[in-house]
Amino acid sequence: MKKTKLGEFEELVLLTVIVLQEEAYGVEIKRELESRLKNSLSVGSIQSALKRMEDKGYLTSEFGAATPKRGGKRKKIYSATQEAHRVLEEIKAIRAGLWASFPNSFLNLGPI
Amino acid sequence: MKKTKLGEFEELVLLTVIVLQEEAYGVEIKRELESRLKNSLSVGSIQSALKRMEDKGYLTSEFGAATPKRGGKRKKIYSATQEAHRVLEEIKAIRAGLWASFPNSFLNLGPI
DNA sequence: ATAAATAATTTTATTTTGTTGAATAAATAG
DNA sequence: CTATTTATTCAACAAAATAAAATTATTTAT
Repeated sequence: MKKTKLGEFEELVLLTVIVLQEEAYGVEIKRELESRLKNSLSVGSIQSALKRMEDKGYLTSEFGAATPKRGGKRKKIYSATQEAHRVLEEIKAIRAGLWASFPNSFLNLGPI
Repeated sequence: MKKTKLGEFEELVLLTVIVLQEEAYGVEIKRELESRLKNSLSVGSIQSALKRMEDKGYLTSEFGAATPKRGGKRKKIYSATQEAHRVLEEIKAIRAGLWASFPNSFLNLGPI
């Protein structure tokens, strides 16, 4: 479990894992994030982010039910660790602080 | 002006440039961001982020006053372009959407 | 039982970002 | 003119992001 900080893309993948709960597996994460970003992502980019975050201790994984209803390889379901939640809050607070310090000339309405 | 997306660190540097306004130059950006992140950064990391964002059209720069009060090389003052503001708002909205979609089990108070 | 279709993950290679540390430059003070 | 201060630039390397292709596993149809 080596430790480095979270990258930009990793952060988005991590947030998506939390949002998707029991449905948080590679292909579905890709779909969800593509729809939010409104542009397409490669499978590999998601998978490598997931793998790295598992190495860093931000995610754990287990294989889904052995006999799903419709064809295909079994899903690898991810979930975020406590540490992941902690670093997400941390970076959120730092960004919020920066936005809150914007000069008045840039009006700054609503949540980040 | 080649175009790629903003990295995580680049985004923080960009936000800091906006916050610092007329004082947005390498060394000062470093100080400000170090204080917000509560850890130290190298000069080069800031400079390379600035240079890359200038190439991407998110920043413009000009040299500061030719005769500063106290010794040293002239400052290179950066400012964010309209496009920079646009992408910042965009990624902010995407993250806000993700946080807003968190399952109820994770209470989610205050702005991001 | 085999082949085709489907659903996923894994692998490999390349480009872009991030990080570090040392070198260089310009201005002022003495 | 030399030392000091304040800054930027450069070069080399590590990590993350992206893309495309390969592989694996399961279901459905014949």
